[in-house]
Amino acid sequence: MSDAAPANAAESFSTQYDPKAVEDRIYAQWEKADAFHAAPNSARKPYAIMIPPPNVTGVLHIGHALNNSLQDTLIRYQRMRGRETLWMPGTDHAGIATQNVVEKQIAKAEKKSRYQIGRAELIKRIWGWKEEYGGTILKQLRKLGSSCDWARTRFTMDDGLSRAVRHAFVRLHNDGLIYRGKYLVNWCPRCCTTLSDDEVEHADVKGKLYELHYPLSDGTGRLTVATTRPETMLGDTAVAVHPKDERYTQYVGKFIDLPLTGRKIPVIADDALELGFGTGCLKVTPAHDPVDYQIGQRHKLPMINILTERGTLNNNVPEAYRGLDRNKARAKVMDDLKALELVGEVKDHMQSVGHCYRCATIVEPFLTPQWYVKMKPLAEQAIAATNDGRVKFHPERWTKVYLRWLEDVRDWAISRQIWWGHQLPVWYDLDENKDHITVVPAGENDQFDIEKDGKRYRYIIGENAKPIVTLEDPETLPQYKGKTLLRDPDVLDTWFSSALWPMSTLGWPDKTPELDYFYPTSTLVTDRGIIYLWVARMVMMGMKNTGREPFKDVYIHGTVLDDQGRRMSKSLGNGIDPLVVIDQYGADALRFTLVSMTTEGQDLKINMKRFEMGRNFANKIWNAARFALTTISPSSGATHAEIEKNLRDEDRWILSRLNSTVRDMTAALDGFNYSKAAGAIYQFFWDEFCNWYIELSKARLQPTAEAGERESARAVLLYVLDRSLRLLHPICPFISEALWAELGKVAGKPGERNLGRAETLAAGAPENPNGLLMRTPWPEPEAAWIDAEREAQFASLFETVIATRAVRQKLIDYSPKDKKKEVSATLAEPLKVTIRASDAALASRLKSQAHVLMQMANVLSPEIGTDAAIPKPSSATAIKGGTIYVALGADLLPVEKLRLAGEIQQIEQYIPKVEGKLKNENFVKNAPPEVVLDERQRLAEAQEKLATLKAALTELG
RNA sequence: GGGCGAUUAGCUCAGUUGGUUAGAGCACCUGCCUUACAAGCAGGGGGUCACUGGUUCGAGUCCAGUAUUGCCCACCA
Repeated sequence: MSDAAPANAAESFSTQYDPKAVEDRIYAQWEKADAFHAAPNSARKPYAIMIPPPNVTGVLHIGHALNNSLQDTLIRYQRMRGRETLWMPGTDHAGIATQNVVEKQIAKAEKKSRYQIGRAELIKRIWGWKEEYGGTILKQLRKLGSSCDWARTRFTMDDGLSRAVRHAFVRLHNDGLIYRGKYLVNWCPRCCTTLSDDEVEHADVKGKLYELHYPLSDGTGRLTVATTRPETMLGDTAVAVHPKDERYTQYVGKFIDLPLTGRKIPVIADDALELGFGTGCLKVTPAHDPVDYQIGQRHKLPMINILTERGTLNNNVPEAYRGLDRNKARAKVMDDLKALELVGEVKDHMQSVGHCYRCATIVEPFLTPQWYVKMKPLAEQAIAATNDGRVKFHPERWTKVYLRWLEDVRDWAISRQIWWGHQLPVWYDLDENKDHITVVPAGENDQFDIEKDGKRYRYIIGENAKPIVTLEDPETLPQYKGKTLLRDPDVLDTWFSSALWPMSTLGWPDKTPELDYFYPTSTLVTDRGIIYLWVARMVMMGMKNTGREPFKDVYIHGTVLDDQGRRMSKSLGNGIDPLVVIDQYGADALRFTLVSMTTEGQDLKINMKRFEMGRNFANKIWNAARFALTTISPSSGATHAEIEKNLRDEDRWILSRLNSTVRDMTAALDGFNYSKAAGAIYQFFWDEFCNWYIELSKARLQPTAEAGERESARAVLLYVLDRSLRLLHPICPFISEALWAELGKVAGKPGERNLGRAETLAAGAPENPNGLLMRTPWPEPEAAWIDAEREAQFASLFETVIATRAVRQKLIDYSPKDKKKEVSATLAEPLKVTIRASDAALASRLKSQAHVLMQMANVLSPEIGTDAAIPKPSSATAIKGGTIYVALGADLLPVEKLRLAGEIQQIEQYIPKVEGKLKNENFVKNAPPEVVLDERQRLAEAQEKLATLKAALTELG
């Protein structure tokens, strides 16, 4: 038959699908056709997804693979549905992370710190690094098949996006929503910068609770405080007790001689203490603890900062401790206090400790002036956006999580003391604010570096310095209107620019056609981990800056975990590299497996083996297509009418199932039910199309078969393959596109595979000038083909086939071990079968479908009737509405008896269950009549089966 | 301390508004290299749906509580 197949198609196929031979070639084809590009188009509705920009330092991990597979599935689906579909790609400059990477590199290669390199040089080096390595993850996304509009690739530090950042900052400032203030912030002593509350990760750490004795100044005794951080006692400015704690009221107003420091501090009363905790006395260190800070504010206590920005002790402590690292200082303080016999009990203690989300260093509460965004007014708009239904979360439960955060959101610390990022558009007037801005030569114990006139300086901006916030071109400064200005050295939190991503990538603050057309965008697909850091802030900024929500739907997917349910991490070494998966199994296998495991935001536990599912499915598709395209003979040119006239029952059945699947899959994708969508096409294609329809079609495709029969089978095969490839494409783009091309070679244009029906285009569906599947319309379910009754009839016909096949296998199973092969061999021939149906309608239907039974169960032309003669001896199997008798050789009778006994036992166990239900008067009285009727029928059927099988057993003697 | 999930076959998970003898993939058992595919085909075995109560004629599904587990939030030193 292969000679009949077109040579070019046959040559393209090997018996196993080889993704490597397909993927890069197909991707290049798409790019060459410029098929990912989207532009404002008034003839179509827009659909846009902004990629969650990966860090520019990133390499593709399995979480990205999931996130982007889900996005690409939506994007490709909507593109096929005729939307003008934009998937905006890009990367995030990732301030701290990126600076860390390059700093480390420089430290290793040149043994220099960033301070030795200098700000301008460091930034130059980071740009250099970005140009060289920054595109890695975007290249890797291409391996996944991502159909991003690469021509629009954005980076958060591009000129346009930087302008958007400055614009947003100035605007918020002018609206009174940005302010500067000195508060206790989270400080990472390794990164040497502030972190926002949301960038601090809390973890329980085993620590100790130390009791310290503080002598009273009047010599009347001592108070014992409890602390987890004894080194901070050097910055204590009070001891607090609870006002209701009668043990201590007498001491309030007295003074303590603070050991090791020579300072006197007061005993105060404050109800921030928890009654009954520790000793009841709290050492108060306002500059290094949030609770103490509040107490300090209330009691106007001095705030003594004892740390430098590197986490060492500064000059505010006695000389012996200066310069010590905070951990060494703790040990020394304890040693010294012990020597003075001022240490009490030391107990193990679990406490929650904040860590830097970038480097995991323990974060210090640190008193320093920073810039803040006032969040309340912004949060109100973001809350309204979900309450109005303008932004919807999927699964819906995340709405509550999002709202709760917004409802008691705290102001957002946005300044960072690093160099890589968007420097604040803030200048200070040196001439007018000399009192507040100090410039000193570098090397002093101060805070920030600047380069000026070829020299390096460090400078402090005082708390009350008057800032000038302006959009003016930084190049014109520091000479500004004849004055000397200093620019604030801080940069913005990376998330500040990320918050603008949906707008800034479309050209905001300019009114571009893109912004007008694609904004608000359609769907955001992301991880639950950044709902606060990113999603909420995008909504706030979107509402504030444009008055519109940045996206309408937010799909929150699960986290990929290893097969023991742990997060994948470098330190555990349990990560799965998506590129290795692609190399071993193919991108489609990776995507299909991930998509089919995505259900309602549940986490995905995976190991390497899971991807075999996707790989095997891809191979199945490949081979089914290979069968359809290389086995069938060329069309004889039959008309659509002739084809339709020759359609058999099973043709109409598979067409019904196909269209039901189109309907189900469309609904699933519209509702973000990824696993259902994948499951629908998997089940349809593999089970119904391959295992039933293709098998059934084989006889009709023989050269000896009647021409009309052959022609209609051919048409159905090609039609189902055509529609299946379309359904498959959003999830498995490579193999579907590759096979689409093969299908085109054999079967011509898509319009010719339509079984007499006009192509039903989605409204405004794209033209398909280059013949690519990715630009081909998504199929509409054709209701006329869907026939629920036929589907049910075939389900029952297939049960009959399965029951008949089972007779063979059961006889083998019940045979002794050493006889199995022999029995198997005797049963390999077509069996002689009689079916006795209990009603004439069933009998006539089965007669008309006898060829299905013959072909699929390997039986001779069966006797079918309500009183068909039963062959003797024979095996009896009860089915719904009848009995199948299979003629047997006498040698198999003992085995058949065993088999029958097994069947009988099964039914005998079932009958009492149904009987019990029906004996229950309340059930009969209260249940809906159709439910009761169902139960009665079930009982009757089971009883009939039982009678038939018992009679058969008796017959055998 | 609070909030939100999860708990169904050996493993990973489905299970729509309560109603057939609870499903799929992997693993396992049996037979088959049947020319699309052994990465396959065919037939099987395997589950007290975490536990305890409750509502109901009827509960994997609804309610209450318990246990185990995961994630998020939170200023008990």
